[in-house]
Amino acid sequence: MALNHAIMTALLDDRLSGYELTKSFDTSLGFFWKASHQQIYKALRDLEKQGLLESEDVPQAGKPDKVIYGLTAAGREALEQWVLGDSRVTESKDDMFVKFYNLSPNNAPHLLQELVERREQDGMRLALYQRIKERHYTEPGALPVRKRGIYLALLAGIRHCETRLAWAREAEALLQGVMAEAVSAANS
Amino acid sequence: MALNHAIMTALLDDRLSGYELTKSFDTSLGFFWKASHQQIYKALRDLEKQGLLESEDVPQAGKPDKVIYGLTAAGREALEQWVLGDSRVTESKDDMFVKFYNLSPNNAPHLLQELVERREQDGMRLALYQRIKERHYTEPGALPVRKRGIYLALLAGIRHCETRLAWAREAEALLQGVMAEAVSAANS
DNA sequence: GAGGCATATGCAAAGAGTTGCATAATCTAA
DNA sequence: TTAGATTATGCAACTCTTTGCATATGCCTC
Repeated sequence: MALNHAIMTALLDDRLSGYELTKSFDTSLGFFWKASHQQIYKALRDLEKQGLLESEDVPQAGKPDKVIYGLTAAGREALEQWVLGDSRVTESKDDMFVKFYNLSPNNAPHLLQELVERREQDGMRLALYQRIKERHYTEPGALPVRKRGIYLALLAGIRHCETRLAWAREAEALLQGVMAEAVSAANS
Repeated sequence: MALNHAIMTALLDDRLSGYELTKSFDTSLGFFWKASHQQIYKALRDLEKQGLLESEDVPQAGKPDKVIYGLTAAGREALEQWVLGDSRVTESKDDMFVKFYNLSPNNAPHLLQELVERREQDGMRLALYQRIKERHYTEPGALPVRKRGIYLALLAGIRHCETRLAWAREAEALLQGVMAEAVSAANS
């Protein structure tokens, strides 16, 4: 299970609470691994039981107390070993592409609308990643080794968003063509 | 659950057996939805129980008999309705990208090897999709409407593969740099 | 001071997907 | 003729993920 390893990866540099991890899974690492807070809290408890994480209660003023977790030596070791093993890919599943196999003049307007929403989401994500890149990764060759790995992951995210945006523009044009044809066919 | 709808989509034009569906989920539709034969056979039985598919036993010579499934009128109707609803995205999960967050001179050779394997897989898939495109989708504007939707999905697959291949080349160069540095550091 | 929001954590059930195993017919090649 | 590949279907256990619900603190605003 890589959720555990994704969590440990997020804890490489920082000691974080479940809540903070949940938020970070919504942004940077989240492009490659999504998880709900229920999953994360459970995984944290499991990992602590296995001795790969250690926790500390942190009382807070003005907010509920929290529990922060950090990697143990055993955790770092386990993570290193995991990296050397085979990777598992769970291909993304996206209803929208399946829906395109069902394209008709009837559903084209709906698909166009979904496409516009996607484009907005991808655009925001791309902007976020580009901000991060410009702020922290302008000179990848000068970065410490591990940061260069993160840079590559970030770059993959950026390229992916760009590709989807370009595709969406083409798809929108084609859908508009389908709709225009349907209108002129109805008028003749 | 969109697996059901992906199966129904695959049955829009053809009546197929579970075995044939399993294979088709390995290729064209499979870029957007992966499923094991166990999942598919179960889904087929469920969909038939719901009256969305109908089945027919087909005795075969030289091979075991098979059961082929086709959409019922209710199935076509349900599929059309599904297309008009909201789409769900399950972002892809890929160990390899998480591993890049753990990059070190120690694991760089392993990641390089995984990268090469990926590049080969993506290359083969890209070649497959390009063959399909050239054979059936050379003039998208001239295609019937639904085929144009399939063309767009295919195009998304092609673009995606191309992007990953380009990224993999960059990533390989960077990893080789990391490894070269490690060697020269050890020699000094 | 009541309602809404952000912080912070958790349980339980249901749904989706993976993994391992099992069966059986037929064809092909050693 | 026996071993392995291909076609064809299925069960059961397990893991992973989603969804719905629950609780509690403390802030800010109306």
